[in-house]
Amino acid sequence: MNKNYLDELNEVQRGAVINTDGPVMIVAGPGSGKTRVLTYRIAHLLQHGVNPFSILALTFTNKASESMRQRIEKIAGTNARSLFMGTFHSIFARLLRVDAQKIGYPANFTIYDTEDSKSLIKTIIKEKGLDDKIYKPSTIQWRISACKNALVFPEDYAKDADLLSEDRDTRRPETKTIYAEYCNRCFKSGAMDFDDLLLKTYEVLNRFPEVLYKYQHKFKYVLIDEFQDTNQLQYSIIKSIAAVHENITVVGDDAQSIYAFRGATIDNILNFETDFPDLKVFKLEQNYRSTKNIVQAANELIYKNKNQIKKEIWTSNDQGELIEVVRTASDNEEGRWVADSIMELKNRKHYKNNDFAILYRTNAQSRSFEESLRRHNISYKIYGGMSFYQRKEIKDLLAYLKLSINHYDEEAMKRVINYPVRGIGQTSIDKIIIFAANEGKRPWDIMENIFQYDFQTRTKTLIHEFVLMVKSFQALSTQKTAFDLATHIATTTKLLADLYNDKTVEGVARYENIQELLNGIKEFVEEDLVVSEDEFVDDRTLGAYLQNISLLTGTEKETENEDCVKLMTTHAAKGLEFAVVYVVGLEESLFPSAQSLYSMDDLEEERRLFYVAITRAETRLFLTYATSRYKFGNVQFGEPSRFLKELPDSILSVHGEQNKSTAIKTSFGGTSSISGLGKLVQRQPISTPTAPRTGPSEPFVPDDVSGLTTGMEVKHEKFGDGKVLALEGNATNRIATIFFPNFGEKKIMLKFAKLKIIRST
DNA sequence: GTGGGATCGGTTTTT
DNA sequence: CCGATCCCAC
Repeated sequence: MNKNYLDELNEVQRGAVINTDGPVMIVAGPGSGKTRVLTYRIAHLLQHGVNPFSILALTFTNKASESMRQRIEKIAGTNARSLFMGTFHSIFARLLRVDAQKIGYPANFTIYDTEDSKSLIKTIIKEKGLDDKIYKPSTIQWRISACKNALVFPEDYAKDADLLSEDRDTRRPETKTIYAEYCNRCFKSGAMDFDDLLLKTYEVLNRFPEVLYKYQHKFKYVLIDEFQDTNQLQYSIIKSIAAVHENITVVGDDAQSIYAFRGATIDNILNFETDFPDLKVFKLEQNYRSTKNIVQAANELIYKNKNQIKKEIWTSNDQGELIEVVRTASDNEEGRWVADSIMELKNRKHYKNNDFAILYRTNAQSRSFEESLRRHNISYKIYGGMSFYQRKEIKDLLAYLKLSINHYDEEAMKRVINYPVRGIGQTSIDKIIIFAANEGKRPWDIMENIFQYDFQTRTKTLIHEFVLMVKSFQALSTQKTAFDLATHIATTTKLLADLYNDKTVEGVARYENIQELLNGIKEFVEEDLVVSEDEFVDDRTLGAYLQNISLLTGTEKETENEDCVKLMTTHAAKGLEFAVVYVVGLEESLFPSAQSLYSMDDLEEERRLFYVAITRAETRLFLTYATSRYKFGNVQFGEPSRFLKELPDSILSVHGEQNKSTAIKTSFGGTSSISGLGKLVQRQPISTPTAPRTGPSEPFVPDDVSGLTTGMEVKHEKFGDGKVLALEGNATNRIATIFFPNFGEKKIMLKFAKLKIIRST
């Protein structure tokens, strides 16, 4: 181990590394060496004889945990491989493999990804004869997920007056039934969704004191990265695990909290101080990453947020170049401009492709950059979007594998029972599921005893053959390695042949993907086992493989040495740094997003997101926007993002059609600012259930506001009384500008508005 | 039960 | 503009 590792740290960092015992909070600004501190801290523990099996280190992304493991391995050697380090989801899945039987799940439980769980929700909605236009699966899914993360169980939901009245207002009174049935069906399928991995861990720890005791004593040191992004559920779990030794370290930055939309709450940081009063706090405020100009821009921006822990980020780096703001006429031109700029910087300076990142708000924005980069022959890589494991052909083969070791997995069954085509159609599948529901059984139970049920003779035979086939796979799973079994399944089901016969470009690609998946399984099987001293045996079975890869959502293989420009969402960029960063699509309703513009918060999360984006840059930062953009084939006009106006003029340099003052400061607050929109996106109102709320509440029943006109006085559910200043938009999407004495001017989308008309003068 | 053509609706962000 | 879904002819 490198003896001098402590010398590389500044004083605060060193304190954060060597104070190993007791509760510690490390508040780490962007570029302050957070990862370094965390890895050195773990290495330091290892060097002082702490058993790697007793260290639990939780991160949010696979990428973060993988890079941290590598860095620790460099300092502390192969001990690093025995650490319990990974994402919340992967670590808890591993624990549940040992303990899930206690709450009635098989050790080989299936993990449902977002697609699986949405499909199940869809089936339930259909079964109940509900209209999936009103009960949109994605909305329901979102709501269920929010409930789970706030520890609101189906029983609680059915009793919660606020949630029920909200459902009544949104015309979705059956949400509670769907939620309950969804949980029931997952349980019967032996399946957990992403949220369940946390929730079931919580349940096991709560219901079985001996299990809690086991982990409390096993994990003598607990470390959490990106603590600002933990939700209530995650915090409850780690709090109880750390309760005995209280050697808990949390690292985070409230200014970089960008996951409130999935339940992350700043309360965790505040509660942490009360839950662990002996807390030592270290504030890492020196930025080693960016130029003075970039740091100043970030500071001035985040200063606009009211809610934050006070800290002063500074740097001793060079002043650096000005931050460039670029106005382009269209999304295509924006793409072209960025590609040209990359070419120029590569030619004139020493930059390589790897030095560049293009960051956007939504995945859909990548198109114009892909096109322009391809035209310039610049190699690039897009992060996010569809991962390898979400491809249809991959999911199909995986479904066979899942079904072989867990026959009850309903989603896997539906996926492959008629693929490749074997003559069991939708009607038969529906019948199986309905029989199962009527008798309180699982679809597989019906299929196993298919001759007792009313199906066509031919169908019975077909289903019977399918059942026999799946059972034969299971029998083989005890004799063959995961790889051999997978290969066997791919061939005997004719799935491989089916793809091989497809000679289209896509068909060939699909065939290759299957080969690649098989290779992956082979690698997994042949990988060395981490020797363990307790029950957490590292196994190479098919079950272990499936659970592992279900959590691999990102872009598969990390091709570190490949020299390419990186394209990703700002969310995905958190924790990363690049020499040159282009933050693109900086238009109102894109960044900040349209969603956030019409919601009640003060765009603080969007601002933090922008903060994250600009603080990724080391030397050069470009901020671009387009005044028009294609959307659904229509042209949509945009205005520069309000965030551009929040940056200090003195460090900006402005390109584009107009001079700086007009480029950024045009057309705000004008009356017809949104009139250029083509079709506005229709969206259901989303309200996240928070933890059970207190106090009596009367349901707020909004009026029909179709006749709203300028000058009327209204009452809004959240903002109170106000006066309508202006109306815009069309018949289907009307937006009112309303002045609320307590909140100022707000733009409210009438179709979602909870408004009452008080006086119509 | 299957496949092709018409029609409709939709873009945050992630494990 | 693109995918998912619906509807109808085999």
